[in-house]
Amino acid sequence: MSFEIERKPHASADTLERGRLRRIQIIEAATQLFARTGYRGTGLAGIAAEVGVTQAALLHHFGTKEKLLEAVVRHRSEQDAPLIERIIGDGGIGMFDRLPLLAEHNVGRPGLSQLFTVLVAENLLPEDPLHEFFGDRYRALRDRIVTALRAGQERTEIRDDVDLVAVSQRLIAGMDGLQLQWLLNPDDTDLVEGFRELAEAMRRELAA
Amino acid sequence: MSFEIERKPHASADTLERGRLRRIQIIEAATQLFARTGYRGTGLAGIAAEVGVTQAALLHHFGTKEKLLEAVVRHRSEQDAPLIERIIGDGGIGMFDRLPLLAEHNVGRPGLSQLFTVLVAENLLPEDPLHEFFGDRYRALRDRIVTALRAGQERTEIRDDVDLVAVSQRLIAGMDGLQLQWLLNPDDTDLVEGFRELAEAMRRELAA
DNA sequence: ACCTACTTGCTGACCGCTAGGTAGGTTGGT
DNA sequence: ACCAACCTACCTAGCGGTCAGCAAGTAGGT
Repeated sequence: MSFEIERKPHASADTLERGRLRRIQIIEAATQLFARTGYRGTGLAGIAAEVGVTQAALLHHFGTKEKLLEAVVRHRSEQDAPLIERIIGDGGIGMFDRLPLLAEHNVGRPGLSQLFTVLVAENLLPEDPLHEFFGDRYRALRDRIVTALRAGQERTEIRDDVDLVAVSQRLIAGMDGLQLQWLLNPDDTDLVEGFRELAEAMRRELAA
Repeated sequence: MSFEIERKPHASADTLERGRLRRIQIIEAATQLFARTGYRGTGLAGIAAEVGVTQAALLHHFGTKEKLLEAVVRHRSEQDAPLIERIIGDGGIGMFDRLPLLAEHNVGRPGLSQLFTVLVAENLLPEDPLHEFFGDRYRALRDRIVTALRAGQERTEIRDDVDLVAVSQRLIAGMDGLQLQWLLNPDDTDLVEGFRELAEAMRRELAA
């Protein structure tokens, strides 16, 4: 049992604000570099140079490299969440029309989709630091889509003889896989068009 | 202009055979470790320890770490090729029935699919050592599937108003994506069942 | 039969470099 | 006195890679 003691900061508001901004700068630089060269392939020195501070400054703010990675991933998740909600909307068949928005979002900033693709692949094993995080993330996204599709079933937009869990997994799989091919071979693959066709195929499959 | 001189080996057949076996041992150990911890995350020392030789022995056989990686990847490609051909068979609609074979193959030896998933993700950028290799690999696989599906069109098993390239990309994407989710979350995902449903959905979509 | 030249597999010692992380000090503000 | 944001200097571990040399076997010349 411990009482929270009201702790007044012994540093100026300006100093505190400066630290907050610096932390964001670092997170953004790290995001770029992790996306480009992966977590294991990126050194703290490189990130520090990008920001214009010393390597020790990063450790001062985040403690360890792994904590920094956590911050990066959390920051990105928070930024992406609104877009995902916007696409899903009120669920049902209509969300398939808005799927290409996600592709456009990724095409515009290629580094961002790379970040998660690379990080997921670097955390496939249970002992990897972000394994649980990504496992949860995928489960949550799948459940969110299941819920959205179920709403569509209740509005009789979607046939009710389909396994929504399996369908959601297949939808996510299709998007991930297309993104992979696009990253590997940008000139050969039109991501937005790919998403559109994927959405159309699933729409036909699910329409009541 | 140079004449090829018949060069007799100055080492015994036994010695030569021993080297060949050792090289395979190393490739197999490297395959396991690259799959588990990625290329960047795996040290030569670890591989050497697994085999029971010195780190220098690996360099003796393969020259550099990157050459070893090349050997690993080529070895796996050669081993997987027959299965892929068996699944595709004479093309057409029938190949969808045999798609779960690939899933069963991967479920049986989890490390193998991890290897390529991890390596692909580590080589997404043009400057990465295996970027071109994987780019070519995906293109070749896609073209192979296109050809197989076209055969199905000619036998009027498959409707002829579909974009076969896009369909092939979507098929590969679906399989890759499902594999990713399965690796991240093996208990939550039935890979074989996922492949079966993916195949069924595409079969329905394509059937004439 | 013996020597020399050469090849292959491999070790042990070592090198330069980079990595993440630590310790102690400085500055400027509450 | 205390605090946050730094920096300089440094530590240690690990990395890929080099090099000289040895053991064991083969080929050809004498």
